[in-house]
Amino acid sequence: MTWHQNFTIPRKPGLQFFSFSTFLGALIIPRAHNQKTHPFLQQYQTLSKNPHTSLSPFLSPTAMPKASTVAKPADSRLKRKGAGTGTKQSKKASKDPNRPKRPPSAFFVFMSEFRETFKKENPNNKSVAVVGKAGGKEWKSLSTADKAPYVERAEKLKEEYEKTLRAYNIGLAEGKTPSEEEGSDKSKSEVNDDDEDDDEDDE
DNA sequence: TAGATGATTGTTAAC
DNA sequence: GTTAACAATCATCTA
Repeated sequence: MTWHQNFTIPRKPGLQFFSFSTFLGALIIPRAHNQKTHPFLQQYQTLSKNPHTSLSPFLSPTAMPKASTVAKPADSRLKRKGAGTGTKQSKKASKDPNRPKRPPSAFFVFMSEFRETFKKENPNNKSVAVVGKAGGKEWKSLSTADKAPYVERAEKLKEEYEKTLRAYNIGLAEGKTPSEEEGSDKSKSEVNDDDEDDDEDDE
């Protein structure tokens, strides 16, 4: 599988999909027809001005995102966050804001620390994408033993989440939210909460 | 001004 | 079993 086999342009309403060869052709055909810009390129130029679309495949084959990322074009994120229709979307749309947030995975626990470190080493960086990439790379370089503390913390958070979720479900059954019952506020970062808990434990 | 975007991995939940 | 959604982060941009 080469990168261009996975080549698609993020779908936008009213925008067609184009193959890689179409893209190359678009570069050549206008010259052959003495045109300034092929219609496809016009669409590409429009698209490229829209920051809500990912054009990294155009710009850097080496920076080709993994298949799962490519398979989720920009508008899928729009759908995901939006209040549209459909199974998963309706799930999101009907989601109770009081429902406990999912606990961070070991990777996310690691990332919370890594962001701090990265920020100190790269104070000028403002891109979450750069931090994400660097964090992912760093995470993969860690051994199982290195990951163990993060896994342990993630498991601890997961247990807390399951407790909270149980309380939430009980509250739902009784017609009230856990936050009303316990006054719990899980809107804060669970990772940070854990850090605070650890601090409290240490004291 | 609210909300989407980017980029990552692991987990959850819906099918 | 498969796969989309989502968990955190925040400067930047659009509608």
